[in-house]
Amino acid sequence: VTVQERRVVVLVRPGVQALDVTGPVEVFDTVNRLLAERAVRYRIECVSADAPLVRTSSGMVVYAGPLADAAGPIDTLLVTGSWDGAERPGDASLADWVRQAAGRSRRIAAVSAGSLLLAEAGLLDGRRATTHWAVCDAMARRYPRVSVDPEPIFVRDGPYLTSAGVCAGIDLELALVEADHGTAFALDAARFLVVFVKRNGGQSQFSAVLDAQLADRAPLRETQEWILDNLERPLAVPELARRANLSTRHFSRVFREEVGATPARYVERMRIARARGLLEVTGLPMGEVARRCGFTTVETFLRSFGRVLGVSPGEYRSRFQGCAEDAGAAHRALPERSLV
DNA sequence: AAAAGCATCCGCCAGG
DNA sequence: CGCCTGGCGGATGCTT
Repeated sequence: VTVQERRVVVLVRPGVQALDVTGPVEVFDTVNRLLAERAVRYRIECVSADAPLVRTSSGMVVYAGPLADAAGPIDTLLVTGSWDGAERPGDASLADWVRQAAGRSRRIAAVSAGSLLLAEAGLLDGRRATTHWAVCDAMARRYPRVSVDPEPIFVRDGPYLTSAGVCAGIDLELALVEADHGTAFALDAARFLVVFVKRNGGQSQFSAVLDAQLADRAPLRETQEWILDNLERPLAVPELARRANLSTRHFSRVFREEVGATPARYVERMRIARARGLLEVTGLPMGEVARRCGFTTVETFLRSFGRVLGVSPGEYRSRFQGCAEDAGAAHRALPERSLV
């Protein structure tokens, strides 16, 4: 049997979060092991302008080859994010290298702040993309030709895939695996990885947002908590404003400033968060899940879920359910009042 | 599946 | 004056 190798080149930059590198690499490595009997393997190569040793944000060191090692055709080019690079304009010569390497890659993926380097290279002009929520605004401002969408956990536009954060990066790799080997296999790999994913903060994208989203002003925070306690109710914006004793206009304005999301968006996110929890730890029918989270119909639930997370509820459930030994992580992701 | 209907959001202006 | 607040109307995007 001839084994076909798919070459995955991972660009590592100093200051990267180690998980941005190890997460995706582990996904491909896991797939290799699960695919032992199959005809396709991933060959993973880490390269860096700072080879051979690259210091990550935590101080852990990654061993990488020089950029020159990545010559020749590439199957998947994976650009990891550096927080240092996210703060100032990208390195021009590195952007040049990325543009050139992208030219001989079948597809190009970026994890969290790695999107900014793709944007710097001009590869995302006129395309949709996402990045880590903390640098979304900066990215949109600096690269106005890129349509930055902070909502989905990952975005695919042509050969370019960008993801929102570490965990979302893993989801993104799974999407690549799905494209290569089919949905059923991707789900197998996901199930295999689930414990790993969750132990490393599988829901961190969400809880980080939650943490960041607690308002300073007491009346607003109370409204937020009330929302969490009453997710199954309609929760229209004017009603929320009335509860906070503010005019609708003023409520929306202050809420957006304090919380970082518009009221309706916030409610939607909280509903999805609860739905995720229910999908992970219960076998409730979709209609019931929808109802308990305040969605009037299953269709609204389905659309909203897909819009925010990029997967259907059913698919999400099959990925994450049955990981009972880590039910605690799922529970932690629930926006229960005790959390706040 | 498309179109009408609805909620939300935001720029704008006005009053305190 | 600068700041906070409230209401209006249109654009957008989602629901039915």
